[in-house]
Amino acid sequence: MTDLLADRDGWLMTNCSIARTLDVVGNRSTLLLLREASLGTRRFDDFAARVGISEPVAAARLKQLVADGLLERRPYQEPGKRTRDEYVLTDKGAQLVPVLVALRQWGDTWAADDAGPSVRLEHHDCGAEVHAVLRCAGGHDVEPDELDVRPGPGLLRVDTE
Amino acid sequence: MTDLLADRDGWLMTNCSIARTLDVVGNRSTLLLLREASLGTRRFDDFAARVGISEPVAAARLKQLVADGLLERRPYQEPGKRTRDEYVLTDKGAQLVPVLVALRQWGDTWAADDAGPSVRLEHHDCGAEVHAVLRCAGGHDVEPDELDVRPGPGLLRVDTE
DNA sequence: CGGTATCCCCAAGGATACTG
DNA sequence: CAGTATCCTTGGGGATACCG
Repeated sequence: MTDLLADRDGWLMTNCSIARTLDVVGNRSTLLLLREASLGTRRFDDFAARVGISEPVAAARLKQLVADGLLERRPYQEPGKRTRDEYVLTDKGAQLVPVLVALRQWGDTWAADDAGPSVRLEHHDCGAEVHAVLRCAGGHDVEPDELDVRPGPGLLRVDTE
Repeated sequence: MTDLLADRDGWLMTNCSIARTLDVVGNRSTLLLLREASLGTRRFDDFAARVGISEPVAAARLKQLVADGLLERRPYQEPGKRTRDEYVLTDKGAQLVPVLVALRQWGDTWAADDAGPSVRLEHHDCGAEVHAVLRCAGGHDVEPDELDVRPGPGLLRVDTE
């Protein structure tokens, strides 16, 4: 990656979209709960058990995820059973799936279990394996070292002297 | 997303590549240090200042990143100046760039600053903007709701009763 | 089943001071 | 400049018990 911003005395990253995303999903259990939601988990107890966290923690994180609009809580009823609530991904939450896929594939590559990956992601239409990739608007695949970093409109100038 | 694993009593995600990735980069300052490294920051003080963390924290995280093989520490010398050390991304570290890009674009969409994004990522070859996208091996673009989740070889079966 | 209340522990991280 | 040492605060998270 060409480091066009490397020499940037006086530039601060106070406005950073990565940091603001991490303000929302920057903790382990939150991300693992989203993983579960993306795999189809809907019920409170399943979230806690599958992520491996206690109920109080699950309750707090799920509540926050609903407050942040990543999950929606809604009543549902299986035929013949009593109503219960379920947690489902909103659009806003679903748009974090590329983050989850990218984390998963790094782990598959660099921190894999001997037994191999526990899940395989397939394209519903054709069954082929799905990956997170970088691509430019011109349609080219982009490797990490082919990225140029340019200052954007929201880059803050701070005079330090 | 079709939830083929939703009804999975007895299945546990003890082998999860996302969780193992988060074991390495699952904390805020670690990810923000990698952001800085990917933007070209190399010196200790710059890492601490630009991420906005104290020196002791920066020292501990950078040391761990080197130990985990995401950053490499090596001496360098500007002409006429004394030697100093720098921290640079390894291949293993650079392969986390898609995670950073995906986090950034979610933040740009859902948690944007009024001033707009602070950086813009361009393809070095053509200057077009770069995004993280999902794509299948068949070459199709994949939306989050077009994903099928299949059990992989490493999925653990746990008999719970 | 789907949570809340309470208590306790520990790791992340800030502030400050100091060293090579 | 590039860290280490020390101290302290905060919040994430486990355990247990209880509630509608």
